[in-house]
Amino acid sequence: MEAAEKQFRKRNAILDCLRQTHAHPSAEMVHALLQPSHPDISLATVYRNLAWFKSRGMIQSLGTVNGVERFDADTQPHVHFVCTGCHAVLDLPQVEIPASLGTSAEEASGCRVRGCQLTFTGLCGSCANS
Amino acid sequence: MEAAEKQFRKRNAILDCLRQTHAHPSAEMVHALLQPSHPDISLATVYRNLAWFKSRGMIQSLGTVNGVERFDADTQPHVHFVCTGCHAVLDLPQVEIPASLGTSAEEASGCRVRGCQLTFTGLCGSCANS
DNA sequence: AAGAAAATAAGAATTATTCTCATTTTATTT
DNA sequence: AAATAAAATGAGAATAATTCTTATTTTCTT
Repeated sequence: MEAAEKQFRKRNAILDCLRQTHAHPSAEMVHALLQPSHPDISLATVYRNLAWFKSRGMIQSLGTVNGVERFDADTQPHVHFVCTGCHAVLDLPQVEIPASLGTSAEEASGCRVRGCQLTFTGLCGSCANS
Repeated sequence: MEAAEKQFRKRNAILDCLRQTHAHPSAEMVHALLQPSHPDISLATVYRNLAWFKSRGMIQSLGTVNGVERFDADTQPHVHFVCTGCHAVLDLPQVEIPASLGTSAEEASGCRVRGCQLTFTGLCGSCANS
């Protein structure tokens, strides 16, 4: 195996895993998702690398849902829906965040706005029916 | 002292405290704020009652900032700014959330939308200058 | 006033996350 | 390619926010 292929094998597996799911997983969920293909990646390494990617702006944190931090490989501002029943997190790509809100926020606060999160909460389809 | 005045003295003190601050405090911050006037309120009681108020929709949680849950007595949807430097949370009453976003979210998700949070992040004035 | 129900204090228990350090892997230099 | 330096990892200990347990106190109902 070439050197280039070996570089950061585990780190890349973690980022790839996050990029390939739409579940907005927690560290534990990433670890579980990787288990079949990479059973040798420890939970500490998942935590460490998620923090590493986050500090470099390569992924974003959605904050905690039910006390657990959730991550998203999509760093573009976009809208989420969090189900308060099953704690699923969905993207709502159909909902657009008006650009005016950001500038409005900056003017209103006198602060330097770097990021924005718009999250709706409620019950998802299956939780509403049970 | 009349019975009416004694009812839920501690519980009410906790809600009043949250209503009288704009700091969007954590449980520990509420406990500290209450210390001078109510040194006999334990931290467990603060946690318990914040959860009690929250479960009844009397207050809302803003989620966690720097790993600590923050609370707000204002349950109306409104916009927040979170400073990533000092972890202060500010209201941005000047920024309006378009009502269309909520309906748009409900249509897009097929879910029952119950709440909405719009949060901007960045550096507050004093953190930007240091 | 007596009994039932609810709230509380204190600290133990829980749990997500971070940290430590010895080891392994990867990169750099010779 | 060998030697050395730097970075990453595993395993489990440590941390810290939050929740839980239980005995006690306070409040409510009768």
